[in-house]
Amino acid sequence: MFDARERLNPSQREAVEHLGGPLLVVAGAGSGKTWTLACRVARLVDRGVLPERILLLTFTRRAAREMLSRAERLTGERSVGRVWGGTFHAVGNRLLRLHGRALGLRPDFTVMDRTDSADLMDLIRGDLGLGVTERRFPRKDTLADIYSRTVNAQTKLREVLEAEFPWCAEELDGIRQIFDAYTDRKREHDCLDYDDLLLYWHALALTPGGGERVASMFDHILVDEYQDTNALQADILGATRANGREVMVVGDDAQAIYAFRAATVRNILEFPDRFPGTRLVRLEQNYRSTQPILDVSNAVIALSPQRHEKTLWSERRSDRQPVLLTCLDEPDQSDAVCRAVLEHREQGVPLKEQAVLFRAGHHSDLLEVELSRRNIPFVKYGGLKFMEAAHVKDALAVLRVLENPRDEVSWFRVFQLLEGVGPATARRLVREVPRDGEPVVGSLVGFSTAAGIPGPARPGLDELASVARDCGADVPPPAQLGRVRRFLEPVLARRYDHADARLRDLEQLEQLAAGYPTRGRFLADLALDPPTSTAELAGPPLLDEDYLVLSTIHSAKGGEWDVVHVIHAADGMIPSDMATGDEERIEEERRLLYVALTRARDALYVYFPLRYRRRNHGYEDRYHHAQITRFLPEEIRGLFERRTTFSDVEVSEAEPVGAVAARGRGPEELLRSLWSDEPD
DNA sequence: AATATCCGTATTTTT
DNA sequence: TACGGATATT
Repeated sequence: MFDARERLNPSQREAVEHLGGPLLVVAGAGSGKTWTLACRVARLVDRGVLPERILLLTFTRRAAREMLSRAERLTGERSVGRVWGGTFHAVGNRLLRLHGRALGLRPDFTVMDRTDSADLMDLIRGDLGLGVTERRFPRKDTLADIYSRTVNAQTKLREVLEAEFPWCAEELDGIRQIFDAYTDRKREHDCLDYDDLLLYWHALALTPGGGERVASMFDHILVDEYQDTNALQADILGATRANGREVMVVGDDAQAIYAFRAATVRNILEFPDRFPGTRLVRLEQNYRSTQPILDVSNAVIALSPQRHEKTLWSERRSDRQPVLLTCLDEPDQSDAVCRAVLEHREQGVPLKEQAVLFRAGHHSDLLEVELSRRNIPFVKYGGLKFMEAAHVKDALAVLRVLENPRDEVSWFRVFQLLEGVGPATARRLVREVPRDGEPVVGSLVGFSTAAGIPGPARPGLDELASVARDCGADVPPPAQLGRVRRFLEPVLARRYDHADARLRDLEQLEQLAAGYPTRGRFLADLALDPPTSTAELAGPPLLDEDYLVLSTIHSAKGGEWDVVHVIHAADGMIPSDMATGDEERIEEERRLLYVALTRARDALYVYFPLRYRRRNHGYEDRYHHAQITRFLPEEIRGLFERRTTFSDVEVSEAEPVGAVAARGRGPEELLRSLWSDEPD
């Protein structure tokens, strides 16, 4: 530990040593924030603070693990693992299972994910008969969005509708009804959605007895990525640490990228108001990137009309400028990325120390194909749709009704797995299934002979009863999943074209379940900390090998690599054309690019494809000419070394749109097809 | 009321 | 391309 302290600069040391009043650390990208936090935890433990009395709130569970393992290495104490670490949601989950009774909550409550919330909203909308009229009514996903924003921003529904969902404003009454029923039904059935975990925690903190009990559990609270917390999370912090003693938050307003989730930088800006006597520490020296990379990053964020009073500087000189690489099109971009990656690997940078970053999960689709073709192993972070896949949800729904027979959304799903049961029958059965008689096995046996069960559904229902019988509380989670998989096999075969691929997903789910002591833990964990990378899904064998990292920019937060490739630096991609419109959202996209650029240590490549093939318009090849991202205007582009992939062909960015577009299946492609192994 | 079939469409980011 | 929604058929 002593040794470690020598490696801290004065500001970092101040943040590590500070005791007493509230502490706000504004930490620029790459300024050793994680390191400082880990040192502080280690230092506290060194001072004799009991690890289990430290609460470390991070943005992902991965971040918490990373920080705690660093702290552990510093102190050499295994006890550091006893620190309460995790996301607000995960910590809320743990606290509520311990102390939720004070709020009338059963400890075995179910955690609903986003799609579960949406499904319950849909179920209720059907019950209330809303949305069957001529007027269009918000879809289930929109309802879930509206709800979440209202709760997280702690704003009136009416205002949320007017500001964010004006096209739904007319349906205020109906939406209100649904939200009322939604709240009641969750409560009745012991289901909590993501927002509830925060809401109930907040309520607990404000409960006369419960509040003190929770507050007295912790001597120190540390919050990472504070710029990405929302109003409710700030309230929780305020309620848990009313006196402001021993609270530390760390963040960077220039890296706020979760406003879409109702996060607000006001939390960080107003922290000193909320906690009087706040000590402010700024970390501005960047230890990660070379100065040329920082020059570009600083220039990008400097164009933000919002004030980010920070200019990162580094002692890492370098002659290597960031590269802005103009490509012909997407295949050309993929090709260029592969070549650059391999080139750096030749020079000794392992694949693992290189990352390809992009705005949206599907932006790497083409690249993934190309990487596979060239046998370059990769792991992708973010943008995974695994948990949303219908068959995965189906399997989990079966486990969930076994765990919590009051979970009506899951019953609704499960019943529809049966032959001859559609939404209408399922809706009726959900009401009829005797939920209070536990265990579930009892409810299901004999249920198949009850009146009103469609004939074709009876065998399936009996099979389900047998699944319930085989999945007692003492059966390990993977074995339970195996049993469920066997039940689902014929169902999937009947319902889907590529049932085998879906079955493999269920096998992966089984892998994930390994190591969990109980079904309940597995289910809650899966909802709170779903797999975020293809590596997690593929299991351990990959981990020893070298692999390239592909990641959404959101998932890359907190990461750093020797070489970073930012692809699709075109308007419509960054900023996403889903996010254009209001200025706030555009600014968030700008910060997103800033986050991407500042991940790089030694080398940075930004790729811009000149044209995009327009998807799905018959067989006609249609291209449109892209604009380089508005966040890299000419004066910033000057800070890059500019290259093109087609130096032998006269194409410039200034070329009229029509000329490039007309090239369509042009000479380059004809040539390429001659040496490509791809069939035409 | 369920299922088969077809058509259009919209398509971020994540706890 | 996959999914949701609408329409036709069983």
